[in-house]
Amino acid sequence: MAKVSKKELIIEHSRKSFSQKGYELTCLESVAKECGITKPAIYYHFKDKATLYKAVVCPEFTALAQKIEESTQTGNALQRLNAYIYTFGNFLISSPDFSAIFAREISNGSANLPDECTEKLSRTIKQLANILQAGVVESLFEEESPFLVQMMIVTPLISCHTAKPLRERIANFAQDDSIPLEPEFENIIESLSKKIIKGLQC
Amino acid sequence: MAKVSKKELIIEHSRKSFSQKGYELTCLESVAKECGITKPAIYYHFKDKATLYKAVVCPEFTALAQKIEESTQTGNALQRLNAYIYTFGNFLISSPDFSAIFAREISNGSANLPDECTEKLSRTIKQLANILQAGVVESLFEEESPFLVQMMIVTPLISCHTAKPLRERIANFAQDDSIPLEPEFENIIESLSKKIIKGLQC
DNA sequence: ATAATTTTACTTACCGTTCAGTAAGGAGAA
DNA sequence: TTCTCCTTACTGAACGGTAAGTAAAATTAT
Repeated sequence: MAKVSKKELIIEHSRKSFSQKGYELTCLESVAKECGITKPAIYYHFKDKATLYKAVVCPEFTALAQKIEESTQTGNALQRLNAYIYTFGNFLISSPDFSAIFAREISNGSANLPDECTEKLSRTIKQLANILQAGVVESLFEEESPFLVQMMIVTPLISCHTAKPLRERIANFAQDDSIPLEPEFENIIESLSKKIIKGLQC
Repeated sequence: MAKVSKKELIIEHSRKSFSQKGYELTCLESVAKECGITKPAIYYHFKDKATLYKAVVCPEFTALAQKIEESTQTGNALQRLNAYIYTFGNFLISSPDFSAIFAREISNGSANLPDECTEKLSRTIKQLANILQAGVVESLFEEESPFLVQMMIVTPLISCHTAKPLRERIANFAQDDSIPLEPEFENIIESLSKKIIKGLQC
């Protein structure tokens, strides 16, 4: 059978909507329609909109934190930082709705983000701080604020996804020659990782 | 007298609201109240909400594009890129509502952004592409997509402002020691500029 | 100079729609 | 018969936008 339960179906469709339209503009009646049910059916499974949102985002942040912690245990600081960046980048590839959701929360004052998710984020920041500290001890890195490094990693990668429509509109104003081509996301991860690591090195 | 006209007053208050709450959550009745007038008075001065938004954002993007073009004319590619980053950073300081507005547009598919603004953005991208190209010719920089470099500059700087509430929530989970301090924004511009330029150099 | 008219810059009162959330009931399984 | 999982039908509030009217200032006519 491998049948997806209605509850899972609601989560999947609402994740898509939260990602594309954001929390406020996500209309539960539309989500219900896409699931082939009616709105009160959603309220049978979830207390309210905020609870549904929580059910959507918490697993994502949990998975992210876990993958990052797993992949950045071994190696020297350089290898671990590289792993950190690649793991984050690959997570964005494997969870296509996550970029937009995270981006909105960042530009939002994290207004809708449950505490459980900020706790997961704090774990990844701690891990990054740990890596950077190790790098300083190993005389590989100059000292730098983990928050800034986190921003340098996270926001360009996320924006490469979310800003695609904006880039396309911008490209329309360029005449033929001056248009830079859309880079592949895998290449972006590689480029970004190289540049950040180079920028941090002593 | 130096009296601000009602129209200017509406623009100022709505800019604040668009920045803090975003386009959708900005309620024109609230804006009117803050201006000491009623909602239809806004409609006397502006056709609709979208037109008011346009009146708010266009001058900002215009000023940004102009400042960047002015400040990046002279010097070698290295100095010009440095000027690009500093000018952008300082613009964010001088226009405190701009970060949040821009961040929302990026994570939004630029859904509300008028064409006039994307045209201004395309000018800054062209300027950046020009600088990077000059750097390649001067054998200072490795070749890199202007879009990626733009993202590496713009999004961390913007997020340093918009993600402040999120950072504070994250910091609450850290126990004493592992909390990195909030860096000063001026220092962030300097750090980021150094790292990006270092990362790009041959 | 002044009376008549028009324009500016609003107000009060309202409409229509959207949307989160609820009350109550019903079909099928256990 | 009772519990699960829904449906139909609804409420209430928020909000974008409009219709109609008005007081004061500016403009024009006499």
